[in-house]
Amino acid sequence: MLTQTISATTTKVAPACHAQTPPFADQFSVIARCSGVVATEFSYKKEEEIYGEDEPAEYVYQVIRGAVRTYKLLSDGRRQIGAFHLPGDVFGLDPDSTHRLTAEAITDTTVRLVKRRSLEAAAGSNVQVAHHLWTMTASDLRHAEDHMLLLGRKTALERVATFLLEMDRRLAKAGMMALPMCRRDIGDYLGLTLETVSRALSQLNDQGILAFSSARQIVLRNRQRLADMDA
Amino acid sequence: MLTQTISATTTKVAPACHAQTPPFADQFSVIARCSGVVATEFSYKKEEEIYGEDEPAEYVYQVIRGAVRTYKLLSDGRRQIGAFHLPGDVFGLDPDSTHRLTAEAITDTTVRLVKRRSLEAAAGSNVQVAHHLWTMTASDLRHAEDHMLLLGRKTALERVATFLLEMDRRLAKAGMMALPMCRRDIGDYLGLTLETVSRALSQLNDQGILAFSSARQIVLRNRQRLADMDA
DNA sequence: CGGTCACTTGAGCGTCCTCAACTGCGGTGG
DNA sequence: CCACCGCAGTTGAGGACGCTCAAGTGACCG
Repeated sequence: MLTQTISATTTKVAPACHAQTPPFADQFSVIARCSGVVATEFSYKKEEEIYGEDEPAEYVYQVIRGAVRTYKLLSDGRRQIGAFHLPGDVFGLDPDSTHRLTAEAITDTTVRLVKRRSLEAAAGSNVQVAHHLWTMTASDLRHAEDHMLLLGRKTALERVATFLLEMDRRLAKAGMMALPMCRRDIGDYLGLTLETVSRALSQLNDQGILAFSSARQIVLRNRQRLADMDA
Repeated sequence: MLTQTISATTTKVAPACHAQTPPFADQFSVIARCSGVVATEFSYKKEEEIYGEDEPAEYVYQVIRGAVRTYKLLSDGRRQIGAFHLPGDVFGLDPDSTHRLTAEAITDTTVRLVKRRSLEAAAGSNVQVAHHLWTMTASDLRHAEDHMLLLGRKTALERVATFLLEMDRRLAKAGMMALPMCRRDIGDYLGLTLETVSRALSQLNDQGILAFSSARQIVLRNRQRLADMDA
């Protein structure tokens, strides 16, 4: 029961070193600058795998544009998405030598990447870089802790409400959010089926809490009521 | 619907500086030694709170003996335990200035503790300490990622099987494990009710996969079948 | 314009939850 | 020393929430 078909073609844009720096004045940039590590750009097509579970962790990535999902699978194909990574987000950061989740591009995606070993070397001589690495991992941990509460204890409606508020915060532009992921992805993130996600969204639409301009273009009409039902 | 009654008395053993070093040749000891930070011992009674969610994170702890649960609550009292901390485990490590979960002693518990600020100061001048801090946080993150898969996608029986294997690995002595926590704690860790946990354990007992010498004293009779049902 | 795929909606079902009763063990006090 | 009490754990019956299976709709793309 594989939940995603992987595109057979792994066409990749030619790495462009010294690419113009995108407008992210973030930790990744800071680290890259501090450490003198050169960041390379790279692109992945929709549905393309970026790295697999248990593969050697050679690079650390930052999303420039597009969206990435990281997930774990059970032997029978049940999938749990741990996080969605949107422009600006760093992923693949792992002090272990192997990745613990699979990463795939949800849409056509461009990333910046640096060698993990370069980063660790930089951390070995620059405590600021080391601190940044720790902070970023801790930030992932905080998200995971919140998500465990959601997965273990929230109802379907509460989960979807939480999801909408998270996505609103992270990718809303002009009061509107354009979800890059399908209903199945949302379900696999929230520990639900795609049908349950769809029903919850329809219910919120019926209640006037949100409005669709298309299935993935959503406007939140009442964030307060959404926050209330988030428990 | 509070799931735990907190003992009103907060009797604490007088802090004993320069206490004899327990036999943990672990990261915590290494760090304490590297950084020259003095570790203090402290004891908590059964059910006593060690720190609360959103309290300032003043200390980092290591369990010497006993057991600790860390959890989050929803407004109506639903609880998600993120982890159980057993002798040797470090908890409360958080680069944020406040704790994100509540920590409580499950049984009478003794911990070593160091000031978080001392640790961070040490990390600022010693890259090995900084690396250790990162590694420990990453280890918590790995556990959380595995647990998200459990909470989002595993059946009740699979969750209990996973739990038993985890506890067997972490606290089995002479083929027997003595669980410090009650069925409700297990349920709140696995995203189940205490009744469902009890039924799953009874079923595994009926199938001869485990045996009870008392409700919390369990012998695993067939780890392979347990691992198989863990999915 | 036809086909495919994402999404929606409905009906029926199953797993786990809720509520309840009962059991057994451990601690305490008469 | 034993009876009693309280709490943890077990077990049962019934119900609800979310899943499964299925059909239908609509949008996008070739």
